[in-house]
Amino acid sequence: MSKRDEIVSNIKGLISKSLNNIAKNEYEVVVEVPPNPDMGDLAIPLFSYTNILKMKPFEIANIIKNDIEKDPTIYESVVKGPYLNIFLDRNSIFDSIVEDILSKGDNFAKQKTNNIKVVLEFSSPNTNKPLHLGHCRNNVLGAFISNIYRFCGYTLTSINLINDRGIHICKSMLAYKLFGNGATPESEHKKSDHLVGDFYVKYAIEEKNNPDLEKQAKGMLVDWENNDSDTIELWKKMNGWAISGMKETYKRMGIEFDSFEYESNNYLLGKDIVLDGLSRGLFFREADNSVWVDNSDVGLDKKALLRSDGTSIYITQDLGTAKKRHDVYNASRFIYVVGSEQNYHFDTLFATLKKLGYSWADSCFHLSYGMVNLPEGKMKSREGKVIDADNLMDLLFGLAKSEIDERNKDISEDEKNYIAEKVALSALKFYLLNFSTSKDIMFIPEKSISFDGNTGPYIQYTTSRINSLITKYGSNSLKFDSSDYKFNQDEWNVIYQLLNFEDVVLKSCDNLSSVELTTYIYELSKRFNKFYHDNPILSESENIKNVRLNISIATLQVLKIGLRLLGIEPLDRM
RNA sequence: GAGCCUAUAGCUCAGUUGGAUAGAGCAUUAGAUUGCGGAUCUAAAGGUCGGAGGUUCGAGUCCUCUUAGGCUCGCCA
Repeated sequence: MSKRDEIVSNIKGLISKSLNNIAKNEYEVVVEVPPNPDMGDLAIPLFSYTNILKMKPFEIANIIKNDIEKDPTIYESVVKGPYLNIFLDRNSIFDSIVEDILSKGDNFAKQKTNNIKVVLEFSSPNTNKPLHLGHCRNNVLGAFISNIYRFCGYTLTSINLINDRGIHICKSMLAYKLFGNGATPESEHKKSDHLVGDFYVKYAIEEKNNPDLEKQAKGMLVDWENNDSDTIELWKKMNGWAISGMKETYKRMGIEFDSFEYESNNYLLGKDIVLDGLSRGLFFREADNSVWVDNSDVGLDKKALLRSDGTSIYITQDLGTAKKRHDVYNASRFIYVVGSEQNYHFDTLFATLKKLGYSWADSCFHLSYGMVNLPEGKMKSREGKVIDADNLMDLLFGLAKSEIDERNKDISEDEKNYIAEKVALSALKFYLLNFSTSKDIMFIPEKSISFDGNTGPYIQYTTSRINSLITKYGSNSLKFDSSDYKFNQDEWNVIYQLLNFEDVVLKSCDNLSSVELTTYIYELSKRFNKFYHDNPILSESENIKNVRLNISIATLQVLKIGLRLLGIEPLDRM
């Protein structure tokens, strides 16, 4: 239970006890936060008791007020209209929360291991083109889920399922075969996955003039499945290029996986399951020999599970992969981070698993995220109308670098580059995580990424600033006496926000939602910067200085934990 | 045509189980620095929460209808 939870549930207890003094009943006590910090730290709305107690809200408030004010955690309470607003005792909270943060360090707000196993699949790119902005959203989201689940005590395994097989892969292979002239990344001085992507675009262009190419691509897939040695060799070569290029991108982004799986190893899975379902009468066979499931009983539609020639399709593989994944990991939760355009597919997949009688079907969850749109419309990789992940990082790096060049004359070129890279990545990651996951987002290249305001670099700036403060003025064993310290509103706003951190972490984890954490971190930084700006730390007494330094140290610690959960590396200097 | 999703300030977005005067950032305007980092801080201006009904003490939030946009509906992945 978090510190804040303890305080809130104590207050709930006090209030329901007080209400029971008026009339015995079961009361549900709601605790909220007032719209304005000046109004108090907690607010109790009293509308819902009026009918039971036959009293007006402010009359109830006055009775409760007298009962609860004796409690040591409460400094005072104020009746305001139909609300009872509570001011907490700042000194005792400061003592306990700061002590908690400083003693636990990086483990502050970390939850105990709960022995629940989770499998998380994310990224899962196709090997026919480089990673683009849409993958970036997927990657940072996946990394965030991975971080926060582990921080909250789960045992998590992350998987990248590489889609290295299929007609779309054959398309770039075919274009290379026809027009490649033996080009290599070395000969073209190109990142290897970009070279592969060029041929995917080339295919799309050529296909417009030559519809026969599609037949050839299909033929190539058949050759691939028949283990045709030339085709397999070409596939291995181009796949190798695609994957090694992507791994560079992952490395630069700081995205890691516990395991890579390859669809080329999985594509035969699932057939047995479908045939088993057929024999149990759960599926049906059409006259042309194809096998279908009818999910209309759960509001979905009919869906083919095996082609008439007996080969498997996308959903067949996914059924098999899901079953295998369950058998291997025996986890209690399976999360798939996949774009919202596949909502229907996952509904069908999970419904079919359930129809097959797999009890674990209910533990599968599609974490659906919205598409990334550009001002010109949807990204289309076939037309080359994409924002490429590598280019985007280069662009951001350049912007950050020129900022740093202007500000810092006296640091080495190496350090400038290091900082520019971290600033660029923090901008990108924070930006992408600062949206509601399920919503589509609009990415305007010139305007979207900025370093001012509600951004990653703003948070980085705050951590750098605090770091510089405490390295100059001390961080260890700062003695202070807070017993009769009068915390002002600026100081308290920071302390109170620190108190909320653990709850935000738990909520972000439960809701698989990054925006709650980004909002929190930004708010904490903002409160700190205001406090820092208006409250000189050095010019006051030793005691004041030490109290304020401790607020600063605790803030830095919480910001660092929060940034790391978002997959952003905190900076000591920028 | 059917299913799902979205609509909040000029732009990009937050808004908890329904609660107080609907909030940020950017852009705009006006300010702040003898201290500890100005990638900072303060303030102004900016809204019929797509529209219409309904539920109730109370609706951006829930229900119905409606308008606009997006995604999906393949024996592609």
